[in-house]
Amino acid sequence: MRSSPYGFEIVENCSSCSFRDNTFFCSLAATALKAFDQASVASVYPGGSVLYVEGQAARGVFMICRGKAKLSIASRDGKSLITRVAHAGELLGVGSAILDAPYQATVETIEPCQIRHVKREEFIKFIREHADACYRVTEQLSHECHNANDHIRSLGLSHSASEKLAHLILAWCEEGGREGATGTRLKMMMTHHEVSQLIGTSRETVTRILGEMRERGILSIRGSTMVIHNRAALEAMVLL
Amino acid sequence: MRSSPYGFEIVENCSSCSFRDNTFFCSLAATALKAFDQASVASVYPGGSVLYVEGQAARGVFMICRGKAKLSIASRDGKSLITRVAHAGELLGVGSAILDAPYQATVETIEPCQIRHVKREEFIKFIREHADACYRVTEQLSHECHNANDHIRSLGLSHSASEKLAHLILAWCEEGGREGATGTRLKMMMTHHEVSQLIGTSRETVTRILGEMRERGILSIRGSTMVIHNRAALEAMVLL
DNA sequence: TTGCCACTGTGACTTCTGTCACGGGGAGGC
DNA sequence: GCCTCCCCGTGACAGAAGTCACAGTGGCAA
Repeated sequence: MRSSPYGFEIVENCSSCSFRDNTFFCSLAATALKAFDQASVASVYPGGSVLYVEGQAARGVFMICRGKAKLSIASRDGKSLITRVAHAGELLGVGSAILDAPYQATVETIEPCQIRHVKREEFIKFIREHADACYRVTEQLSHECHNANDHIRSLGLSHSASEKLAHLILAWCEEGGREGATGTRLKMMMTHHEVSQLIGTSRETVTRILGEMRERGILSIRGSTMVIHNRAALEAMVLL
Repeated sequence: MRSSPYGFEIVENCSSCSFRDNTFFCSLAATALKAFDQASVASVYPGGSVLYVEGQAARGVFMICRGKAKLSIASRDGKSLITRVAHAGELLGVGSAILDAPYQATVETIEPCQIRHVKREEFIKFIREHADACYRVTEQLSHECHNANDHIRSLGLSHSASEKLAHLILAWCEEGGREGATGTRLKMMMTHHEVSQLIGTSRETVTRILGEMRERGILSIRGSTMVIHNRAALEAMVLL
Protein backbone atom coordinates (compact mmCIF):
# COMPACT_ATOMS: atom_id res chain seq x y z
CA MET A 1 0.00 0.00 0.00
CA ARG A 2 1.01 3.57 -0.46
CA SER A 3 -0.72 6.67 0.78
CA SER A 4 -2.90 8.71 -1.51
CA PRO A 5 -4.23 12.24 -1.60
CA TYR A 6 -7.86 11.21 -0.92
CA GLY A 7 -7.57 9.99 2.61
CA PHE A 8 -7.25 6.28 1.98
CA GLU A 9 -4.58 3.86 1.03
CA ILE A 10 -4.19 2.60 -2.48
CA VAL A 11 -4.38 -1.14 -2.49
CA GLU A 12 -1.87 -2.26 -5.05
CA ASN A 13 -2.43 -5.91 -4.60
CA CYS A 14 -5.79 -7.65 -4.81
CA SER A 15 -4.67 -10.59 -2.70
CA SER A 16 -4.03 -8.44 0.31
CA CYS A 17 -6.98 -6.14 -0.28
CA SER A 18 -9.25 -5.65 2.70
CA PHE A 19 -12.20 -4.11 0.83
CA ARG A 20 -13.09 -7.38 -0.78
CA ASP A 21 -15.95 -9.35 0.64
CA ASN A 22 -17.83 -12.23 -0.85
CA THR A 23 -20.40 -10.10 -2.57
CA PHE A 24 -17.63 -8.58 -4.63
CA PHE A 25 -16.87 -9.60 -8.16
CA CYS A 26 -13.28 -10.04 -7.11
CA SER A 27 -13.92 -12.56 -4.38
CA LEU A 28 -12.13 -15.20 -6.39
CA ALA A 29 -9.83 -18.09 -5.77
CA ALA A 30 -6.16 -17.22 -5.33
CA THR A 31 -4.95 -18.02 -8.83
CA ALA A 32 -7.75 -16.19 -10.57
CA LEU A 33 -7.32 -13.27 -8.24
CA LYS A 34 -3.68 -13.08 -9.05
CA ALA A 35 -4.42 -13.06 -12.74
CA PHE A 36 -6.98 -10.32 -12.27
CA ASP A 37 -4.49 -8.40 -10.23
CA GLN A 38 -1.90 -8.63 -12.95
CA ALA A 39 -4.29 -7.70 -15.74
CA SER A 40 -5.58 -4.63 -13.98
CA VAL A 41 -4.28 -1.26 -12.90
CA ALA A 42 -5.36 0.43 -9.70
CA SER A 43 -5.98 4.13 -9.38
CA VAL A 44 -7.76 6.61 -7.22
CA TYR A 45 -10.20 9.24 -8.39
CA PRO A 46 -11.72 12.17 -6.53
CA GLY A 47 -15.49 12.59 -6.52
CA GLY A 48 -16.82 14.00 -9.76
CA SER A 49 -14.36 12.22 -12.03
CA VAL A 50 -15.70 10.84 -15.26
CA LEU A 51 -14.52 7.28 -15.86
CA TYR A 52 -16.00 7.00 -19.31
CA VAL A 53 -18.57 8.63 -21.49
CA GLU A 54 -21.61 7.23 -23.24
CA GLY A 55 -20.89 6.43 -26.86
CA GLN A 56 -17.15 5.89 -26.45
CA ALA A 57 -15.79 2.59 -27.67
CA ALA A 58 -15.58 0.23 -24.71
CA ARG A 59 -11.86 0.09 -24.18
CA GLY A 60 -12.09 -1.74 -20.92
CA VAL A 61 -13.94 -2.49 -17.73
CA PHE A 62 -13.73 -0.75 -14.39
CA MET A 63 -14.00 -2.35 -11.03
CA ILE A 64 -15.09 -0.20 -8.09
CA CYS A 65 -12.97 -1.32 -5.15
CA ARG A 66 -14.23 1.46 -2.97
CA GLY A 67 -16.63 4.36 -3.37
CA LYS A 68 -19.71 5.00 -5.44
CA ALA A 69 -20.34 6.17 -8.96
CA LYS A 70 -23.42 7.26 -10.83
CA LEU A 71 -24.32 6.02 -14.28
CA SER A 72 -26.30 8.32 -16.50
CA ILE A 73 -27.43 8.69 -20.06
CA ALA A 74 -28.12 11.93 -21.87
CA SER A 75 -30.19 13.05 -24.79
CA ARG A 76 -28.95 15.39 -27.45
CA ASP A 77 -30.75 18.36 -25.94
CA GLY A 78 -28.92 18.05 -22.65
CA LYS A 79 -31.57 16.31 -20.58
CA SER A 80 -30.05 13.47 -18.64
CA LEU A 81 -31.27 10.45 -16.77
CA ILE A 82 -29.45 8.68 -13.96
CA THR A 83 -29.79 4.98 -14.58
CA ARG A 84 -28.31 3.76 -11.34
CA VAL A 85 -25.74 4.24 -8.65
CA ALA A 86 -23.00 1.62 -8.58
CA HIS A 87 -21.36 0.61 -5.32
CA ALA A 88 -18.09 -0.95 -4.32
CA GLY A 89 -17.70 -4.46 -5.63
CA GLU A 90 -19.31 -3.79 -8.98
CA LEU A 91 -17.84 -4.09 -12.40
CA LEU A 92 -18.71 -1.34 -14.86
CA GLY A 93 -18.83 -1.56 -18.62
CA VAL A 94 -18.78 -5.35 -18.77
CA GLY A 95 -21.72 -5.66 -21.13
CA SER A 96 -20.28 -3.22 -23.62
CA ALA A 97 -16.84 -4.78 -23.39
CA ILE A 98 -18.19 -8.24 -24.08
CA LEU A 99 -20.25 -7.12 -27.04
CA ASP A 100 -17.52 -4.76 -28.21
CA ALA A 101 -20.18 -2.06 -28.35
CA PRO A 102 -19.96 1.56 -27.23
CA TYR A 103 -20.52 2.29 -23.57
CA GLN A 104 -24.18 2.94 -22.95
CA ALA A 105 -23.80 5.29 -20.06
CA THR A 106 -21.54 7.94 -18.63
CA VAL A 107 -19.97 7.07 -15.30
CA GLU A 108 -19.06 9.71 -12.80
CA THR A 109 -17.73 9.07 -9.31
CA ILE A 110 -19.81 10.67 -6.59
CA GLU A 111 -17.23 10.29 -3.88
CA PRO A 112 -13.53 9.51 -3.84
CA CYS A 113 -13.13 6.07 -5.37
CA GLN A 114 -10.55 3.43 -5.74
CA ILE A 115 -10.90 1.82 -9.12
CA ARG A 116 -9.17 -0.96 -11.00
CA HIS A 117 -9.13 -0.83 -14.75
CA VAL A 118 -8.70 -3.75 -17.13
CA LYS A 119 -8.33 -3.49 -20.87
CA ARG A 120 -11.09 -5.11 -22.87
CA GLU A 121 -8.98 -7.77 -24.53
CA GLU A 122 -7.29 -8.72 -21.31
CA PHE A 123 -10.57 -8.86 -19.49
CA ILE A 124 -12.06 -11.19 -22.05
CA LYS A 125 -8.96 -13.33 -22.00
CA PHE A 126 -9.16 -13.38 -18.22
CA ILE A 127 -12.74 -14.54 -18.00
CA ARG A 128 -12.26 -17.10 -20.75
CA GLU A 129 -9.41 -18.60 -18.80
CA HIS A 130 -11.04 -18.48 -15.40
CA ALA A 131 -14.43 -20.14 -15.37
CA ASP A 132 -15.16 -18.94 -11.90
CA ALA A 133 -14.64 -15.32 -12.88
CA CYS A 134 -16.81 -15.88 -15.91
CA TYR A 135 -19.59 -17.13 -13.69
CA ARG A 136 -19.19 -14.09 -11.52
CA VAL A 137 -19.65 -11.98 -14.60
CA THR A 138 -22.95 -13.71 -15.30
CA GLU A 139 -24.00 -12.82 -11.78
CA GLN A 140 -22.95 -9.23 -12.21
CA LEU A 141 -24.81 -8.96 -15.50
CA SER A 142 -27.87 -10.63 -14.04
CA HIS A 143 -27.95 -7.98 -11.37
CA GLU A 144 -27.64 -5.27 -13.97
CA CYS A 145 -30.51 -6.72 -15.96
CA HIS A 146 -32.55 -7.01 -12.84
CA ASN A 147 -32.02 -3.38 -11.95
CA ALA A 148 -32.63 -2.25 -15.48
CA ASN A 149 -35.91 -4.13 -15.59
CA ASP A 150 -37.01 -2.57 -12.35
CA HIS A 151 -36.22 0.80 -13.79
CA ILE A 152 -38.19 0.02 -16.92
CA ARG A 153 -41.12 -1.01 -14.81
CA SER A 154 -40.99 2.20 -12.85
CA LEU A 155 -40.59 4.44 -15.88
CA GLY A 156 -43.00 2.70 -18.16
CA LEU A 157 -45.75 1.54 -15.91
CA SER A 158 -46.31 4.24 -13.37
CA HIS A 159 -49.10 6.69 -13.85
CA SER A 160 -47.68 9.73 -12.18
CA ALA A 161 -44.52 11.32 -10.92
CA SER A 162 -45.71 10.86 -7.34
CA GLU A 163 -45.90 7.16 -7.89
CA LYS A 164 -42.35 7.02 -9.16
CA LEU A 165 -41.07 9.15 -6.33
CA ALA A 166 -42.88 7.07 -3.73
CA HIS A 167 -41.37 3.96 -5.28
CA LEU A 168 -37.91 5.47 -5.12
CA ILE A 169 -38.24 6.51 -1.50
CA LEU A 170 -39.41 3.03 -0.58
CA ALA A 171 -36.41 1.57 -2.36
CA TRP A 172 -34.17 3.87 -0.36
CA CYS A 173 -35.84 2.70 2.83
CA GLU A 174 -35.03 -0.86 1.89
CA GLU A 175 -31.39 -0.29 1.23
CA GLY A 176 -30.37 2.38 3.67
CA GLY A 177 -33.17 3.11 6.13
CA ARG A 178 -32.66 2.98 9.86
CA GLU A 179 -35.75 2.48 11.99
CA GLY A 180 -36.30 5.16 14.61
CA ALA A 181 -39.00 6.18 17.05
CA THR A 182 -40.74 8.49 14.59
CA GLY A 183 -40.26 6.35 11.53
CA THR A 184 -37.60 5.30 9.06
CA ARG A 185 -34.68 7.70 8.82
CA LEU A 186 -32.51 8.00 5.79
CA LYS A 187 -29.86 10.26 4.36
CA MET A 188 -30.75 12.06 1.15
CA MET A 189 -27.47 12.28 -0.62
CA MET A 190 -29.07 13.75 -3.70
CA THR A 191 -30.44 17.09 -4.71
CA HIS A 192 -33.97 17.44 -6.02
CA HIS A 193 -32.50 17.87 -9.44
CA GLU A 194 -30.70 14.54 -9.27
CA VAL A 195 -33.80 12.84 -7.95
CA SER A 196 -35.71 14.23 -10.90
CA GLN A 197 -33.13 12.74 -13.23
CA LEU A 198 -33.49 9.42 -11.48
CA ILE A 199 -37.22 9.20 -12.02
CA GLY A 200 -37.39 11.06 -15.31
CA THR A 201 -39.29 14.16 -14.30
CA SER A 202 -38.52 17.82 -13.62
CA ARG A 203 -36.86 19.36 -10.63
CA GLU A 204 -39.93 21.41 -9.77
CA THR A 205 -42.27 18.45 -9.63
CA VAL A 206 -39.94 16.68 -7.23
CA THR A 207 -39.97 19.72 -4.99
CA ARG A 208 -43.73 20.00 -5.24
CA ILE A 209 -44.42 16.33 -4.56
CA LEU A 210 -42.05 16.25 -1.59
CA GLY A 211 -43.77 19.35 -0.29
CA GLU A 212 -47.13 17.69 -0.64
CA MET A 213 -45.92 14.55 1.12
CA ARG A 214 -44.64 16.69 3.92
CA GLU A 215 -47.98 18.45 4.23
CA ARG A 216 -49.80 15.16 4.36
CA GLY A 217 -47.54 14.09 7.21
CA ILE A 218 -46.07 11.19 5.28
CA LEU A 219 -42.52 12.33 5.81
CA SER A 220 -40.42 15.17 7.07
CA ILE A 221 -37.13 16.53 5.95
CA ARG A 222 -34.50 18.36 7.92
CA GLY A 223 -31.25 19.14 6.25
CA SER A 224 -30.17 16.03 4.44
CA THR A 225 -32.06 13.53 6.57
CA MET A 226 -35.52 12.41 5.68
CA VAL A 227 -37.83 10.66 8.09
CA ILE A 228 -40.65 8.54 6.73
CA HIS A 229 -43.53 8.55 9.18
CA ASN A 230 -46.13 6.76 7.15
CA ARG A 231 -44.64 4.09 4.99
CA ALA A 232 -48.04 2.54 4.33
CA ALA A 233 -49.19 5.73 2.64
CA LEU A 234 -46.24 5.56 0.27
CA GLU A 235 -46.94 1.94 -0.49
CA ALA A 236 -50.54 2.82 -1.25
CA MET A 237 -49.36 5.31 -3.85
CA VAL A 238 -47.50 2.64 -5.76
CA LEU A 239 -49.51 0.40 -8.04
CA LEU A 240 -46.52 -1.11 -9.75
CA MET B 1 -37.32 -35.95 -35.52
CA ARG B 2 -40.97 -36.65 -35.21
CA SER B 3 -43.83 -34.71 -36.69
CA SER B 4 -45.79 -32.25 -34.60
CA PRO B 5 -49.20 -30.64 -34.72
CA TYR B 6 -47.84 -27.16 -35.52
CA GLY B 7 -46.47 -27.74 -38.97
CA PHE B 8 -42.84 -28.28 -38.12
CA GLU B 9 -40.72 -31.11 -36.92
CA ILE B 10 -39.68 -31.43 -33.34
CA VAL B 11 -35.94 -31.56 -33.12
CA GLU B 12 -35.19 -34.03 -30.40
CA ASN B 13 -31.46 -33.80 -30.67
CA CYS B 14 -29.47 -30.59 -30.52
CA SER B 15 -26.53 -32.07 -32.40
CA SER B 16 -28.59 -32.67 -35.51
CA CYS B 17 -30.64 -29.50 -35.18
CA SER B 18 -30.78 -27.34 -38.28
CA PHE B 19 -32.14 -24.19 -36.66
CA ARG B 20 -28.88 -23.50 -34.90
CA ASP B 21 -26.63 -20.89 -36.34
CA ASN B 22 -23.65 -19.22 -34.78
CA THR B 23 -25.64 -16.38 -33.29
CA PHE B 24 -27.49 -18.90 -31.18
CA PHE B 25 -26.72 -19.57 -27.58
CA CYS B 26 -26.54 -23.23 -28.45
CA SER B 27 -23.84 -22.97 -31.06
CA LEU B 28 -21.48 -24.85 -28.83
CA ALA B 29 -18.77 -27.43 -29.20
CA ALA B 30 -19.94 -31.02 -29.49
CA THR B 31 -19.41 -32.09 -25.90
CA ALA B 32 -21.08 -29.05 -24.40
CA LEU B 33 -23.90 -29.36 -26.86
CA LYS B 34 -24.46 -32.92 -25.88
CA ALA B 35 -24.59 -31.99 -22.23
CA PHE B 36 -27.08 -29.23 -22.99
CA ASP B 37 -29.11 -31.67 -25.00
CA GLN B 38 -29.24 -34.11 -22.14
CA ALA B 39 -30.08 -31.52 -19.53
CA SER B 40 -32.95 -30.06 -21.51
CA VAL B 41 -36.36 -31.12 -22.71
CA ALA B 42 -37.80 -30.07 -26.05
CA SER B 43 -41.40 -29.16 -26.60
CA VAL B 44 -43.61 -27.28 -28.98
CA TYR B 45 -46.07 -24.57 -28.06
CA PRO B 46 -48.76 -22.91 -30.15
CA GLY B 47 -48.85 -19.13 -30.35
CA GLY B 48 -50.27 -17.47 -27.26
CA SER B 49 -48.85 -19.96 -24.77
CA VAL B 50 -47.51 -18.58 -21.55
CA LEU B 51 -44.11 -20.02 -20.70
CA TYR B 52 -43.87 -18.39 -17.33
CA VAL B 53 -45.37 -15.57 -15.37
CA GLU B 54 -43.79 -12.58 -13.70
CA GLY B 55 -43.23 -13.17 -10.01
CA GLN B 56 -43.01 -16.96 -10.20
CA ALA B 57 -39.91 -18.54 -8.75
CA ALA B 58 -37.43 -19.11 -11.56
CA ARG B 59 -37.59 -22.85 -11.88
CA GLY B 60 -35.58 -22.96 -15.06
CA VAL B 61 -34.52 -21.35 -18.29
CA PHE B 62 -36.12 -21.58 -21.70
CA MET B 63 -34.32 -21.64 -24.99
CA ILE B 64 -36.24 -20.53 -28.07
CA CYS B 65 -35.17 -22.88 -30.84
CA ARG B 66 -37.69 -21.50 -33.25
CA GLY B 67 -40.40 -18.85 -33.12
CA LYS B 68 -40.86 -15.63 -31.21
CA ALA B 69 -42.14 -14.69 -27.82
CA LYS B 70 -43.04 -11.44 -26.16
CA LEU B 71 -41.92 -10.47 -22.69
CA SER B 72 -44.13 -8.18 -20.71
CA ILE B 73 -44.57 -6.80 -17.24
CA ALA B 74 -47.80 -5.74 -15.65
CA SER B 75 -48.87 -3.40 -12.90
CA ARG B 76 -51.45 -4.29 -10.30
CA ASP B 77 -54.17 -2.31 -12.05
CA GLY B 78 -53.87 -4.34 -15.22
CA LYS B 79 -51.78 -1.99 -17.33
CA SER B 80 -49.00 -3.85 -19.04
CA LEU B 81 -45.79 -3.02 -20.81
CA ILE B 82 -44.07 -5.14 -23.42
CA THR B 83 -40.39 -5.10 -22.61
CA ARG B 84 -39.15 -6.86 -25.69
CA VAL B 85 -39.72 -9.52 -28.28
CA ALA B 86 -37.36 -12.47 -28.07
CA HIS B 87 -36.35 -14.37 -31.20
CA ALA B 88 -35.04 -17.81 -31.94
CA GLY B 89 -31.64 -18.45 -30.43
CA GLU B 90 -32.34 -16.60 -27.21
CA LEU B 91 -32.32 -17.89 -23.70
CA LEU B 92 -35.11 -16.65 -21.43
CA GLY B 93 -35.06 -16.37 -17.69
CA VAL B 94 -31.30 -16.73 -17.31
CA GLY B 95 -30.85 -13.71 -15.10
CA SER B 96 -33.53 -14.80 -12.69
CA ALA B 97 -32.27 -18.36 -12.67
CA ILE B 98 -28.73 -17.29 -11.85
CA LEU B 99 -29.82 -14.98 -9.06
CA ASP B 100 -32.47 -17.43 -7.89
CA ALA B 101 -34.91 -14.54 -8.01
CA PRO B 102 -38.48 -14.50 -9.31
CA TYR B 103 -38.98 -14.08 -13.04
CA GLN B 104 -39.27 -10.41 -13.87
CA ALA B 105 -41.51 -10.74 -16.88
CA THR B 106 -44.27 -12.82 -18.32
CA VAL B 107 -43.38 -14.65 -21.51
CA GLU B 108 -45.97 -15.47 -24.11
CA THR B 109 -45.28 -17.03 -27.49
CA ILE B 110 -46.56 -14.97 -30.39
CA GLU B 111 -46.26 -17.72 -32.94
CA PRO B 112 -45.83 -21.46 -32.77
CA CYS B 113 -42.52 -22.09 -31.04
CA GLN B 114 -40.12 -24.85 -30.40
CA ILE B 115 -38.65 -24.46 -26.96
CA ARG B 116 -36.14 -26.33 -24.84
CA HIS B 117 -36.46 -26.17 -21.11
CA VAL B 118 -33.70 -26.71 -18.56
CA LYS B 119 -34.18 -26.86 -14.83
CA ARG B 120 -32.41 -24.16 -12.90
CA GLU B 121 -30.04 -26.39 -10.98
CA GLU B 122 -29.08 -28.32 -14.06
CA PHE B 123 -28.56 -25.17 -16.03
CA ILE B 124 -26.23 -23.75 -13.44
CA LYS B 125 -24.37 -27.02 -13.21
CA PHE B 126 -24.12 -27.05 -16.98
CA ILE B 127 -22.64 -23.58 -17.31
CA ARG B 128 -20.28 -24.12 -14.41
CA GLU B 129 -18.94 -27.19 -16.13
CA HIS B 130 -18.73 -25.74 -19.62
CA ALA B 131 -16.79 -22.53 -19.71
CA ASP B 132 -17.75 -21.86 -23.28
CA ALA B 133 -21.44 -22.02 -22.46
CA CYS B 134 -20.85 -19.75 -19.52
CA TYR B 135 -19.24 -17.22 -21.81
CA ARG B 136 -22.21 -17.46 -24.12
CA VAL B 137 -24.42 -16.67 -21.17
CA THR B 138 -22.44 -13.51 -20.55
CA GLU B 139 -23.05 -12.56 -24.17
CA GLN B 140 -26.74 -13.26 -23.87
CA LEU B 141 -27.00 -11.24 -20.70
CA SER B 142 -25.00 -8.41 -22.20
CA HIS B 143 -27.51 -8.24 -25.01
CA GLU B 144 -30.35 -8.16 -22.56
CA CYS B 145 -28.75 -5.34 -20.63
CA HIS B 146 -28.13 -3.49 -23.84
CA ASN B 147 -31.74 -3.76 -24.88
CA ALA B 148 -32.98 -2.86 -21.46
CA ASN B 149 -30.81 0.23 -21.40
CA ASP B 150 -32.11 1.30 -24.78
CA HIS B 151 -35.59 0.88 -23.48
CA ILE B 152 -34.80 2.94 -20.40
CA ARG B 153 -33.40 5.65 -22.61
CA SER B 154 -36.49 5.71 -24.73
CA LEU B 155 -38.92 5.67 -21.81
CA GLY B 156 -37.08 8.04 -19.57
CA LEU B 157 -35.55 10.55 -21.88
CA SER B 158 -38.06 11.21 -24.59
CA HIS B 159 -40.26 14.24 -24.37
CA SER B 160 -43.32 13.00 -26.15
CA ALA B 161 -45.11 9.94 -27.36
CA SER B 162 -44.33 10.89 -30.96
CA GLU B 163 -40.66 10.77 -30.20
CA LYS B 164 -40.93 7.29 -28.74
CA LEU B 165 -42.99 6.07 -31.64
CA ALA B 166 -40.61 7.55 -34.20
CA HIS B 167 -37.76 5.86 -32.37
CA LEU B 168 -39.56 2.53 -32.47
CA ILE B 169 -40.34 2.77 -36.16
CA LEU B 170 -36.72 3.58 -36.92
CA ALA B 171 -35.66 0.55 -34.90
CA TRP B 172 -38.05 -1.57 -36.94
CA CYS B 173 -36.55 -0.19 -40.12
CA GLU B 174 -33.13 -1.28 -38.93
CA GLU B 175 -34.07 -4.81 -38.13
CA GLY B 176 -36.69 -5.72 -40.68
CA GLY B 177 -37.00 -3.00 -43.31
CA ARG B 178 -36.68 -3.70 -47.00
CA GLU B 179 -35.78 -0.78 -49.22
CA GLY B 180 -38.24 -0.14 -52.04
CA ALA B 181 -38.86 2.52 -54.67
CA THR B 182 -41.15 4.61 -52.45
CA GLY B 183 -39.24 4.08 -49.23
CA THR B 184 -38.60 1.47 -46.57
CA ARG B 185 -41.27 -1.19 -46.34
CA LEU B 186 -41.94 -3.17 -43.25
CA LYS B 187 -44.50 -5.53 -41.82
CA MET B 188 -46.39 -4.32 -38.78
CA MET B 189 -47.02 -7.47 -36.88
CA MET B 190 -48.51 -5.58 -33.97
CA THR B 191 -51.78 -3.89 -33.24
CA HIS B 192 -51.85 -0.27 -32.13
CA HIS B 193 -52.63 -1.51 -28.69
CA GLU B 194 -49.49 -3.60 -28.55
CA VAL B 195 -47.43 -0.74 -29.88
CA SER B 196 -48.80 1.44 -27.13
CA GLN B 197 -47.72 -1.15 -24.60
CA LEU B 198 -44.28 -1.18 -26.14
CA ILE B 199 -43.73 2.55 -25.77
CA GLY B 200 -45.77 3.05 -22.63
CA THR B 201 -48.62 5.16 -23.90
CA SER B 202 -52.26 4.69 -24.79
CA ARG B 203 -53.77 3.01 -27.82
CA GLU B 204 -55.47 6.22 -28.92
CA THR B 205 -52.31 8.27 -28.99
CA VAL B 206 -50.62 5.67 -31.15
CA THR B 207 -53.50 5.85 -33.59
CA ARG B 208 -53.44 9.63 -33.56
CA ILE B 209 -49.71 9.95 -34.04
CA LEU B 210 -49.66 7.43 -36.86
CA GLY B 211 -52.53 9.36 -38.45
CA GLU B 212 -50.58 12.56 -38.14
CA MET B 213 -47.46 11.00 -39.63
CA ARG B 214 -49.56 9.75 -42.52
CA GLU B 215 -50.97 13.23 -43.08
CA ARG B 216 -47.52 14.74 -43.08
CA GLY B 217 -46.51 12.25 -45.76
CA ILE B 218 -43.88 10.64 -43.58
CA LEU B 219 -45.32 7.18 -44.01
CA SER B 220 -48.27 5.29 -45.37
CA ILE B 221 -49.98 2.19 -44.18
CA ARG B 222 -51.92 -0.36 -46.14
CA GLY B 223 -53.10 -3.46 -44.37
CA SER B 224 -50.23 -4.70 -42.30
CA THR B 225 -47.42 -3.16 -44.34
CA MET B 226 -46.04 0.22 -43.55
CA VAL B 227 -43.96 2.25 -45.96
CA ILE B 228 -41.68 4.93 -44.58
CA HIS B 229 -41.27 7.67 -47.19
CA ASN B 230 -39.37 10.18 -45.15
CA ARG B 231 -36.97 8.59 -42.77
CA ALA B 232 -35.16 11.85 -42.15
CA ALA B 233 -38.34 13.37 -40.74
CA LEU B 234 -38.58 10.55 -38.24
CA GLU B 235 -34.96 10.96 -37.29
CA ALA B 236 -35.54 14.66 -36.75
CA MET B 237 -38.29 13.85 -34.28
CA VAL B 238 -35.92 11.85 -32.11
CA LEU B 239 -33.65 13.76 -29.79
CA LEU B 240 -32.54 10.73 -27.86
C1' DT C 1 -19.22 41.01 6.20
C1' DT C 2 -20.40 40.57 1.66
C1' DG C 3 -21.08 38.34 -2.45
C1' DC C 4 -21.79 34.38 -5.00
C1' DC C 5 -23.75 30.20 -6.20
C1' DA C 6 -26.33 26.11 -5.86
C1' DC C 7 -30.43 24.46 -4.01
C1' DT C 8 -35.27 24.78 -2.70
C1' DG C 9 -39.91 26.62 -2.91
C1' DT C 10 -43.98 28.65 -5.46
C1' DG C 11 -47.09 30.70 -8.84
C1' DA C 12 -48.95 31.03 -13.62
C1' DC C 13 -49.53 29.13 -17.88
C1' DT C 14 -49.63 25.79 -21.47
C1' DT C 15 -49.13 21.56 -23.64
C1' DC C 16 -49.50 16.84 -23.86
C1' DT C 17 -51.92 12.89 -23.45
C1' DG C 18 -54.86 9.71 -20.89
C1' DT C 19 -59.67 8.70 -20.60
C1' DC C 20 -64.32 8.24 -22.05
C1' DA C 21 -67.48 7.71 -25.63
C1' DC C 22 -68.80 6.47 -29.93
C1' DG C 23 -68.85 4.91 -35.00
C1' DG C 24 -67.13 2.20 -38.76
C1' DG C 25 -64.92 -1.81 -40.82
C1' DG C 26 -63.04 -6.30 -41.45
C1' DA C 27 -62.50 -11.28 -40.11
C1' DG C 28 -64.36 -15.21 -38.63
C1' DG C 29 -67.95 -18.34 -36.91
C1' DC C 30 -72.65 -20.14 -37.27
C1' DG D 1 -76.55 -13.86 -44.62
C1' DC D 2 -75.90 -12.15 -39.87
C1' DC D 3 -73.79 -11.59 -35.51
C1' DT D 4 -69.94 -10.82 -32.71
C1' DC D 5 -65.49 -9.59 -31.77
C1' DC D 6 -61.49 -6.99 -32.30
C1' DC D 7 -59.16 -3.30 -34.30
C1' DC D 8 -58.84 1.44 -36.00
C1' DG D 9 -60.25 6.29 -36.17
C1' DT D 10 -61.95 10.64 -33.92
C1' DG D 11 -63.88 14.14 -30.89
C1' DA D 12 -64.25 16.32 -26.34
C1' DC D 13 -62.44 17.10 -21.97
C1' DA D 14 -59.75 17.21 -17.83
C1' DG D 15 -55.77 16.41 -15.18
C1' DA D 16 -50.84 15.96 -14.82
C1' DA D 17 -46.70 17.90 -15.28
C1' DG D 18 -43.20 20.54 -18.04
C1' DT D 19 -41.66 25.30 -18.51
C1' DC D 20 -40.64 29.90 -17.22
C1' DA D 21 -39.92 33.24 -13.90
C1' DC D 22 -38.62 34.70 -9.61
C1' DA D 23 -37.92 34.75 -4.44
C1' DG D 24 -35.83 32.92 -0.40
C1' DT D 25 -32.10 30.27 1.96
C1' DG D 26 -27.85 28.49 3.34
C1' DG D 27 -23.11 27.42 2.75
C1' DC D 28 -18.62 28.81 1.26
C1' DA D 29 -14.92 31.80 0.04
C1' DA D 30 -12.73 36.07 -0.35
